[in-house]
This record gives sequence, C-alpha cells and structure tokens, in this order.
Amino acid sequence: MRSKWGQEGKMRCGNIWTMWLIPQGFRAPVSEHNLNSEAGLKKPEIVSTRSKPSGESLAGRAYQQIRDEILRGDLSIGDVLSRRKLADRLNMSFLPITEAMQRLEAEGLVESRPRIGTRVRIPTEQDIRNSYVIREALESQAARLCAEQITASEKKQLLRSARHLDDLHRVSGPEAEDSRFLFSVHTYHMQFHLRIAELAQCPGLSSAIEKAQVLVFNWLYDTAADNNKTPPRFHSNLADALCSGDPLGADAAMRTHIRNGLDQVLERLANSEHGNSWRLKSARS
Amino acid sequence: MRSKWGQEGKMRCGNIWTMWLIPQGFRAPVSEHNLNSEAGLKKPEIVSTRSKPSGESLAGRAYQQIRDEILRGDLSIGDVLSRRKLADRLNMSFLPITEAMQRLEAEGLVESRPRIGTRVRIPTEQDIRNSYVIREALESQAARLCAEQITASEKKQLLRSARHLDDLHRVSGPEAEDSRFLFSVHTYHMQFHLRIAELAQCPGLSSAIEKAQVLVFNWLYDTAADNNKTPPRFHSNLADALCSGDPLGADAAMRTHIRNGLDQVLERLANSEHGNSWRLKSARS
DNA sequence: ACGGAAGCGATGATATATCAGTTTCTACAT
DNA sequence: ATGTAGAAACTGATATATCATCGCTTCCGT
Repeated sequence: MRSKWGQEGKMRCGNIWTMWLIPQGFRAPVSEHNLNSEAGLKKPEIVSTRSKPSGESLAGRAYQQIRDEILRGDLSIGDVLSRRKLADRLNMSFLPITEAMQRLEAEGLVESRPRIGTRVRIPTEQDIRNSYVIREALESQAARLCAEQITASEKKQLLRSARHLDDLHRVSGPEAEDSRFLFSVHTYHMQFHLRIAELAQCPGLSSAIEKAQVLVFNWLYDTAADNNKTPPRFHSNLADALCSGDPLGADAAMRTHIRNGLDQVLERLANSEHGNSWRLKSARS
Repeated sequence: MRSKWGQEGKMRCGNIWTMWLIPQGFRAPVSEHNLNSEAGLKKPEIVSTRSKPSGESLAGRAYQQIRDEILRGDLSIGDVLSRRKLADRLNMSFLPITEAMQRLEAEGLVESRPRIGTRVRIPTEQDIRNSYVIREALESQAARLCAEQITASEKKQLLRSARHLDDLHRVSGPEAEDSRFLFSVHTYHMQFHLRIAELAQCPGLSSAIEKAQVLVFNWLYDTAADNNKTPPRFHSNLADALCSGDPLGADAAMRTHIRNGLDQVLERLANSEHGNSWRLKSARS
C-alpha cells in the first residue's frame, strides 16, 4: 500500500490564507476588467464567505470562521470571545475552538489571559509601528526580487492592476458608506501586494507576509481609520518602479509606498477608544 | 480590586525565546570577557538547561522542553515525536503536549500529518533558501534602524562582541569535536544578531526574527553542516558598517554577511540523507 | 450613601476517554 | 519464497468532565 506520507499532498502548515482570500485568483478579475468603463469599478468581486464546509478539521473550520468574522468586522476590536459560546454557535466542542484560538493568538489577532478570557486584540501604537517596520522589511525584499525576476507579460498585468487599484481608490473616496465595497477594495489591495510577493518567486516570502499578519493588521487599522486618501497614481508609481528592472529603486519605492499610510492610521487610532472590561453579560460570542 | 487585565504583566504571546536563550543576558558576558587572554575563549558560558520548572503552564513547559531538545540535537532532524510517549516522559497529559506540538508546528520546527504522526521537520532546499531570504529582509531592516539609532557606548559594546565572535569562530575551526562548545558558539552568534535587532529599538522586529525562526533554522542547518569557515573579521566588518552611521551601507553589509553562509549550508544539506519511515518501534519519544 | 469583603459564575487549563484513519506486522494461501 | 488480506497497534482529532483561578456583583457593616 502506498504510504500517505510521500511528497504528494499538502502539509497542514501550508497557506490557508490565500485559499479564502483569493477564491477567484488574482489574474482573472484584473484582465477581465475594462478600465474605460466607470461602471465596472463600482463593484469588484465581493468574495464569497463560505465555500467548502467539509473536508477540513473542525479546528480549521473554527479558525477560518472566527478569523473571517474578525476581518469583516462582525467581531470588532476588543470584543470578548467566549470559547464555550463559540463552541455552541459553531456546533462543536470547545477543544477545536481552543486550538483555533491558539492559532489566532500566535498570529496576533486575539489576545488571551490564562484564566481570564480572550478578546480580539486591541493594537497599541507600538504594535502598529512594529507592524509597519516588518511590513517594510518583507515587502521591500519582495520588491527587490520582483524587480529582478518579473517577465514582460507579468509587467503588463501588474501595471494594469495598479491602475485599476488607483481608480478604485479614487472612486471609494467620496462615498465611504458601503462597508462591503470598502472591504472588497481592501481585499483587492492586499491581493495586489501579495501578487508582488508571488512575483518574487520565493514562496516563503509570501507566506511570511501572511504569517506576520502585517497586511491583515493594515486592513484592521485602516478599517478603524475608514477613509484613506492616497495620492493619484499611488500604486501605478510603485508598479512602474517594480517594472523598471532596478532592484534598489524598487526597494526604495516600496518603502515610500508603505510609509505613506502609517501616519494617518496612527492619528485615527489615537482618536478611537476601547473599553477594558471583561466578562460582559452580552459577550458577542 | 485592581484588574489584572491592565498593562502590567506579560501577555502570553511575549518572547519565550529570549528567556531560555539568553539566561545571563547579552551585555554581561561580552564586557566581562578579556579578549587578550586566549584561554577565556575556549568556553563561553554554556547555558543551563533548566531553571524554573514551575510558574508556567504545562503546555509552556512542554514547548520549551521539546524545543530545547530539538535545538540541542537530542532530537535530530526527522525523528518521530509520539505525543503519548512524550506525555509519559514529561509527566503530563496528552493535551498540553498537543498544544506544544501545535506551537512548534506553527513555528516550523516540526511537521505533522493529521492522523499519521509528527516528526522533527526535514527542511528542503527551498525551505533553506526561503529562510535566508526572510532573514535577509528582517535583519537588513534591523541593520538600517540600528545604524540610525545606535549610541556611542553601544557601538563600543557591539564592536567588542564582534571581535570576540570572530575569535571564537577562529578557534572553533580546527577542533570541531565538542558539540557543547559549538552549540554555545552558535548561541553567542545568535545573541549577536538578536542584539543588533534590539539596537534597532523596534521590539516587534526582534520578535519577528525569533518568530520566523530564521536564526533557529540557521543553527539547525549549520549543525547538520558542522564546520563553517567564516572569513577573518567577518563580524567585525559588519559591526563597523553598523557603526558607520550610514543606514544603506549597514543594510548592504548585512545582506553580504547573511548571503555568505547560504551556499555552504546548501551543499552540506544535499549530502545528508533522511529516511521517511514512520512509527519506528524505537521512536525516540 | 458608601466601602469592602465574600460568594457566584465564567474562564482557560488539564485529565481522561473515545473515535476514525493509517501504518505495520502477521498469518495464510499460492 | 512471495504476495496479499486482515488484524493489531498506533496516530491525531474530538468530546466530555473537572479544577483552580479570577472578574463581577451583591450584600452587609459603617
């Protein structure tokens, strides 16, 4: 009998991230998009929440579900997560929930005190600065490698999606109402950055960016900070640098790009207050 | 009554790493060392294995213990880890062991297949390349920040420890027998790199380097590859660049420094073979 | 009214038991 | 000898139960 421990089959430590984040893939929505039609910009694909409920462990499903709810804002910063209530809600024991919480805690999305409780992590200013420093380190490295290895067709693709992204940001400025639209724009933005990491041809780099959760946190903070006005051609300039063939120039462009949003995010976060209470009668989950 | 959820008290997601790796701290052994006496170079402090058996959770102790054994080589690459036997050996239930395994798996030190088994991870060449790319990203960022913020006294300290490290490597070349000595040299080497990250004044960067396990893996690979001949003044040159005050120069120096060892490690790893068998009668633990 | 202490209820940590899937060894037929 | 079915043993996943600890509330003394 063939052993199941061969090279075939994915390890459990693989990327769960890309599976739910990029259900339709990255290339397709970009190339399908006609940038000359303004109407098409309004609604980039809203990612579907649930796709395959079975085929994974209960802990994995719990992890994805809770993470999903945190990222979408159904569970907001500081919300208390009761493992027992979550177990009831997701129809499982609280052992899988505990495993999911441990993974979320290791990734920095939730924080837990040994016999007190667990809640969605409340980031400090230090956390945000750290996040941006690490993001700068990893993504500038990705920019270097990307600039060295990108092919002609990939250049065209990247430039087009950068223009698309700039258009999306231009449109999303005035009407910052529809949270689903904002979420999808952010998803597209993250896909753009992850695409650059993929173009670096170093699988570990992409997964490191995912693991460090820097982009996720970026989204969380930006959500708390709602509108984010970016300069025109913000991403197009970055894409130009990446396609110029100069690794050092790409590195510098990426650093500039990333540093841009930090101040706005910090300012916004300072204005938001979060309670420190625990064991609320009305724990969300 | 004061709430225990204030800012006082360490979160569980803090650095366990530095606690066991640098029990005596970094500054002390460096400044105490007299570089003019050759005798002092032979035995840099061997870190003590166990210090505080209580005061932590069982899962935390299991995690530290197993990690310790992997890093020291008591459990070598590819060894099978039976959770039940580990539970017996460490005098605890199956559950804390499972939690420890999940953390080790998330960090990439072990690999697990759902209903088959868990073993110390066998790194592929791709893993090693990824590791070095990420290490280059994080540590070159640390070098930039370090060069910007380092003070005069810290410069003296860093230069001295760099010279000490070069001396240690020079001595460790010929007599690569005592594995405890080699381990302590590697520990000192890791402390040197982590010290640079600390000097960057960005706590998240240090912990990211630890979390990504890049230095740990570096040690693992280097252990498999035993002798590693470094050029003379290898670390002194790096320290010079870090103290020059030029961030870009420090960045470049760090990249050069890191890329140096990659080829040797890859060559050695290609020569070593690892079986793929499972469920050996004589599972180590 | 007010302050503090004790009890209630919730929490995470841990132990034990069971389950379904996989490997490995063995007995048997060829 | 060799190949194969099948059982035994082991694995991680999950369920349930218990425990010490801690936040919150309530109630009593002032």
